[in-house]
Amino acid sequence: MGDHGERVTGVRSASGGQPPDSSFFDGTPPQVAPRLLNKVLAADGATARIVEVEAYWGAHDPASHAYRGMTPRNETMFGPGGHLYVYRSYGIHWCANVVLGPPGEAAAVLLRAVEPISGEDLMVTRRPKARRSVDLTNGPGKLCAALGISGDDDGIDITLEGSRIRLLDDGTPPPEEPLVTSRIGITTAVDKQWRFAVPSNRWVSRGRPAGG
DNA sequence: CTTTGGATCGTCT
DNA sequence: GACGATCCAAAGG
Repeated sequence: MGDHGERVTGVRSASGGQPPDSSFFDGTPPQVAPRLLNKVLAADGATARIVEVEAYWGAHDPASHAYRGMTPRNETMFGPGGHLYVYRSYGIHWCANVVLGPPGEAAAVLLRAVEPISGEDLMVTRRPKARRSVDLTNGPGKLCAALGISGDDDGIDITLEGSRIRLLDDGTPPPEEPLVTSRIGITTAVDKQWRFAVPSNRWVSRGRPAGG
């Protein structure tokens, strides 16, 4: 296979692709989450491929922010699919989720890691502490910083052409057999295997299979 | 490579 | 008043 895990993905079109159709955001979080792998996130001058996600399922999921019902913070999760739910983590970082439909059902997929495609110089500017390319975006707080995502972006529609943050499909299919593990950083519902990642991708935050 | 602890503040109880 | 869907630096193997 590839030498030392060099990147095997790339840009398939100059525009980065087109948004998924609206039915893409239907279905349960554990179903839709792995289908978000290898989709493209476009933010201002930068694009990146989604390589690690986690599913969160409102009332069914004690680890979800929406488990105890709607609050001012998690209101976006209860809205329609195809929007972005952004929250502050540990008082310092921002984390971003893709909201799933329908309205009234709190469902979302946390973006945990992305692989830079273009605009990496801009990401370096936004994350000056990153020493290696993987350190730019191999974590939920890191990728938001690298892509310039903040609380101002909470609630935006990521399927619209005019949005600052967009979700695009450039024709790269999700992995046939994604890496499946428990979710990271939570203390409840640790039994659920709702973390999904592209196998052998260097930008995945942790839990890559040995020997890659 | 791993482990440990500090930073820092909005949110909910 | 307590606790994070995290990140980073420092210290030890």
